[in-house]
Amino acid sequence: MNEIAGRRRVTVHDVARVAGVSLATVDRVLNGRPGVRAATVEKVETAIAEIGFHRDLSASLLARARDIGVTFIIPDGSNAFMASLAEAIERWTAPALTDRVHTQILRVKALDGAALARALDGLDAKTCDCAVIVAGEDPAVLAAVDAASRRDIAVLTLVSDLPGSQRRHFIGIDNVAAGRTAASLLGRFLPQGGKVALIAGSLHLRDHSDRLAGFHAVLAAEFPAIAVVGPLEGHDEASQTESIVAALLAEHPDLAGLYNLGAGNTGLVKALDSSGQAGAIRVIAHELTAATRQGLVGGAIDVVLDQNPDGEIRQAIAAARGLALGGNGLSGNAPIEIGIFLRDNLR
Amino acid sequence: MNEIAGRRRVTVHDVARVAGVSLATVDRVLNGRPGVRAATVEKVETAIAEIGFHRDLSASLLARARDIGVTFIIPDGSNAFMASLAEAIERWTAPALTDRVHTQILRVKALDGAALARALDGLDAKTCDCAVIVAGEDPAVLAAVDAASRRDIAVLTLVSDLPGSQRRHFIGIDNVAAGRTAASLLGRFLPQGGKVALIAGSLHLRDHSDRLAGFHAVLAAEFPAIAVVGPLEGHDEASQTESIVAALLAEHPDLAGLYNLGAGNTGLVKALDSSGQAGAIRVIAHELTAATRQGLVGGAIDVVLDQNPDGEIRQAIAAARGLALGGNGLSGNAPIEIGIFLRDNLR
DNA sequence: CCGCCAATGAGGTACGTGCCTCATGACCTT
DNA sequence: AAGGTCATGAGGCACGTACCTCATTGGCGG
Repeated sequence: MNEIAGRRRVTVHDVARVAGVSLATVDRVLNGRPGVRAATVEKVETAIAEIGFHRDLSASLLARARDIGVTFIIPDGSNAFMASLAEAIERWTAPALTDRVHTQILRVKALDGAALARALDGLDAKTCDCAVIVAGEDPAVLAAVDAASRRDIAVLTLVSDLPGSQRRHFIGIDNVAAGRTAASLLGRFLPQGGKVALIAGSLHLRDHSDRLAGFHAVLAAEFPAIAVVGPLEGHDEASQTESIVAALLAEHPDLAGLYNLGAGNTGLVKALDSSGQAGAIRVIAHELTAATRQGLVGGAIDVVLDQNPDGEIRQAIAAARGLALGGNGLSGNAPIEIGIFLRDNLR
Repeated sequence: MNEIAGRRRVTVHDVARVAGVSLATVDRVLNGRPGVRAATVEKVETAIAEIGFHRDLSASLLARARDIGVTFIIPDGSNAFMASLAEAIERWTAPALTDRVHTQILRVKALDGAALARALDGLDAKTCDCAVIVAGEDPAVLAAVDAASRRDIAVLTLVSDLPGSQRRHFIGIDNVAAGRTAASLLGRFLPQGGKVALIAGSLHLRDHSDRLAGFHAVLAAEFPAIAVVGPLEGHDEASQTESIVAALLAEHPDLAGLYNLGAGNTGLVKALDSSGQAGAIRVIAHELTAATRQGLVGGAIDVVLDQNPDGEIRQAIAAARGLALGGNGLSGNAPIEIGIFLRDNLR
């Protein structure tokens, strides 16, 4: 009888009865269909609030007889973090988890706004209710996001936000806080002060510049004894990062710390290991990947700050589901936490 | 027509057709009902695997016409972490989130095994499918867990495990890793070595002793220059912890670090603040609560290791749902991560 | 007063699974 | 061979919502 402790579930029938209207009208109001006077809408909404009606998600999904289509558009290339994002999507797409949600992954050339825009334009609202994109700030992308919105495809931004667009939500970490945390840790690691080098992918990437800003702010306020070298740009490339780090170590034999706020960590670890300085310098990097794991275990890297791709994907799917069902997609979105990993709490 | 890209959903009807049996038999196999020959079970399972059938969760929940009842039994008292657990339960019980899951919270006297056992014994399988408990190791509790299992109430342990019982899963962090992480951070904070004091709630609590073991292991292996004072037991009480810390600070004016692996952080912060040493000593504590937040912001505490109560509750609900639906409840359970918080990444 | 249109009611089917009853065989026991 | 048990089939109703068609009402302008 669908009850717990003797209380029957509140259904649309109850709403109709209390509001003094027919089932059809309740249905029209609930699903935003036209042809209902404002006064009647009011009556129904009052009744809903009064008896505490909540749409039964299971029944709703069943009746729609249609899956929710979510398309992830992820940058392609050698970036290990993006690969781990894609893996997280696979992982959270196990049938038992994504109830009636059907996911699809598109890989497009990294940092190529036009390609991303084309991919967005190619989405068909019939098979795709929601697009999740990782995008840099680019006018073409912005226009494509707004066009998709007009076609009734909800867009979410992942990792890096696109303010000013019609994107429904941003899912990612607070990169300013990440930079602050790196500075706070390095400051405590070097109580005597010293020289710390900074490496970024590109300062045109919003997440990188945010991290840099946070780092500088904490250093200036709390750890004046620490001097900064850089930032140098490694363009998220392993080989470039490697030569930059090698040059840094050669030029500054007294280097006490290093913060790589971008990618290219394979090169970072390689340069540290071959310099023989690994372990003597406190090193912080971003994103838990094969390279940074190896760095942690081997002692070249002290701390890794992580975005928690699994959490991001889970939230993206939950938000997509919420949006497709007519909600605002915000329910239950604890903000993504910055993961902090040492060798000792590697998962 | 319930399709995406032209592919119809695979239903029980398809399974029956492919297996060459009736719907009723498929149903018996799917729901583990008796009266089916092993050979027939085999046929059905082969068909399921062959055509990739997955039970439609929405339809299943709907057809059961019954909510899933989950009862949380949480220790009562002044422990702030337990209070935050209870809050997390409320938070994740918003109607839109817990689809067809009905939660209930029972508070019982902390560290009172008999009271917990009574609460468990009082659960009725008609309204409760799953119990989630925070328990110490106690024979009475163990017996009550097994009895509940026999009444078809699945039991999950939260925060602290109960090995040897019929509990279906443990949801919580790896406390040995937490202790290792604390040692690893303190070691890096004190490159010159020094004296570090340890405070525990009670060494009879499994989570506390696990943390202690991890801490000692890393210190011995990697930071021999650090000397340990304690552990002293504060019994998770603010007042006791306060006097212990005050005594420590008085007796060891050269104290360089402090790790409280239990509760009672209100006392810890108070003692540090009134000693005038706050900020000069590197301090690590557990659980993000009002007291530890204040410690972080004020500078008395450097790092807080956190269990992430929201994540634990979410997983507990997901697991309960999975169990009630006949699965093993394990799907999608990324292990709970140890949250690491500084002043700079406070959420 | 007639006809038009917007607003609403009435009632049905569908979604996929759970669970129930009843009937029908096949096989076993004595 | 009769009676019993066990495995299976056949069919139907229920869950709560979505969406459809068709009828009915009331108010309006001409």
